[in-house]
Amino acid sequence: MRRVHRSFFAQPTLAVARELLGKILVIGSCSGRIIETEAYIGENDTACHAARGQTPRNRVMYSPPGHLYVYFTYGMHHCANIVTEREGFPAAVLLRAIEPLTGIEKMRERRGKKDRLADGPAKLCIALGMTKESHNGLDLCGDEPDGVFDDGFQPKKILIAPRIGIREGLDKLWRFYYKA
DNA sequence: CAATCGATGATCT
DNA sequence: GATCATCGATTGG
Repeated sequence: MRRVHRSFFAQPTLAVARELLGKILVIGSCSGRIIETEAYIGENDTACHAARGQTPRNRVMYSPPGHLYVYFTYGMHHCANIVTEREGFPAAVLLRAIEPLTGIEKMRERRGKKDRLADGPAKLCIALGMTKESHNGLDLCGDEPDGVFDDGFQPKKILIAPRIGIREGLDKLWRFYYKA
């Protein structure tokens, strides 16, 4: 199982979003296979947090590829992205769902007697214990044990669809997923 | 199953 | 003051 390096995340965001499917996300003592992602690409993408330029919240999107961008929304939820492309260009891949692999008991504790542990962007953050306070800006390509790993698994059939939960940019098919 | 709706507060204008 | 890259409970078929 080899670590995914920064050069992977430096690729075009759509390629990263698609090729992240099937890879293993490791956060602390937990891990899961990525089964759903979405791409958010630059200030011209009206659904992207960076659509109206840099702000304190979205500043990590402008940092080098391979960093975690974790934000808080709806007054109660966190969502996690991995920054892509080049430093200074705000783009990232939203992690929407994983299939839990290790640390499942820990995830169950955090999720509190729920069946579906990590099949949504906020549920995934709860299961893995990710918050903006603890994880925003974390480098997944440095010395941290946290990161993305490749064990050779390839999804059978990748599906492509509009992104979820947005009001603009619905014409773009920038959501990628497969059936576990 | 699917559709609807309230919760809840940081963030930006 | 409005918006929000969501979730879970509830309602109806």
